[in-house]
Amino acid sequence: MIDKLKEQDYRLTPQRLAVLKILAGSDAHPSAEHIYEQVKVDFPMTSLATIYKTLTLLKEIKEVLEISIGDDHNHYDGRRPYPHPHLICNACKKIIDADMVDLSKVSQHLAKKTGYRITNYQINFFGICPLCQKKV
Amino acid sequence: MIDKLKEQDYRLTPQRLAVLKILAGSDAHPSAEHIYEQVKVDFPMTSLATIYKTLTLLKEIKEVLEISIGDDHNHYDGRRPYPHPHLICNACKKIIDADMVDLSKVSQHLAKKTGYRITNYQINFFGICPLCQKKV
DNA sequence: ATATTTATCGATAATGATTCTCTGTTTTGA
DNA sequence: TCAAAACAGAGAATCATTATCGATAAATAT
Ligand SMILES: [Mn+2]
Ligand SMILES: [Mn+2]
Ligand SMILES: [Zn+2]
Ligand SMILES: [Zn+2]
Repeated sequence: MIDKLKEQDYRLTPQRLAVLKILAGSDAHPSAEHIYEQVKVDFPMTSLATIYKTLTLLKEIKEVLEISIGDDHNHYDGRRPYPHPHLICNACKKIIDADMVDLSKVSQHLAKKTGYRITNYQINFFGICPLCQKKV
Repeated sequence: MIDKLKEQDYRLTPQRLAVLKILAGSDAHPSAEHIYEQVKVDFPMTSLATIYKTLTLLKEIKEVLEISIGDDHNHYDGRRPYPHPHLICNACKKIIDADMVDLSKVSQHLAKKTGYRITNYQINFFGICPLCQKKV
């Protein structure tokens, strides 16, 4: 991630490093607000706008994946910055990766059938996770 | 659609009928704003709030499907009010149904593997449609 | 038919995530 | 050493959606 920024002549500021650290250190798909709260622990004067600017930059260089689950705020995955399916619990709102399903074939089949040049996808399954099922 | 509303003791007002008519008569996945513009042709004093309230109602009784494509405004499908995949052109923004792929098996496989009780999904493929490819 | 209750409407304010703007600071490179 | 460019911070602006609330229309009871 750091290398990718250096390659493209972007500056490595403390604020950016802090955002990178949160993203790289979490597989919980944090929101911008959540990243902001975490970054403020070490850099209390950081602005929320800076978080958004950093996320926009990371999106552009394909180092972070933006996930919209219709929850009115987006989530970010810095661990797997390529399209992949997610599994969201409607009860506890946890978001996990659903790597066990491979949709590249589906995507290829769709492209062949329709003539579309498919460049991206966003796939979210919603339900109740095993833990929340127990909590009836 | 009308029957479903009657069954559940909702009133059939002219405004609601107008919204239903737009939804039933279009497979273009219109936005709330677009529905609003269309409804205003026949009922010029209709409020945008009424459109949203009607859409919320139709969502609740499962007569319309809400689609979020990360475009900052939602789209609605009254023709196929159950989860199904979509194909979105990044150039002309057209949204079409991608019925040729069946994801019920994927969903079942995922449920079995993870223990989730899957109740819904939202699947969007993004790309360039054949028409926009020609326009290069 | 008239009164009463209740759902729905229209207008507009509020909300809240994200983006924009502007100013001051830091980094870069000659 | 110094000008140019990149970046950060603060807060205003945007804009889709929701909430509020008094007015109106439909349903129901008298
Ligand atoms: Mn992920
Ligand atoms: Mn559809
Ligand atoms: Zn859960
Ligand atoms: Zn197109």
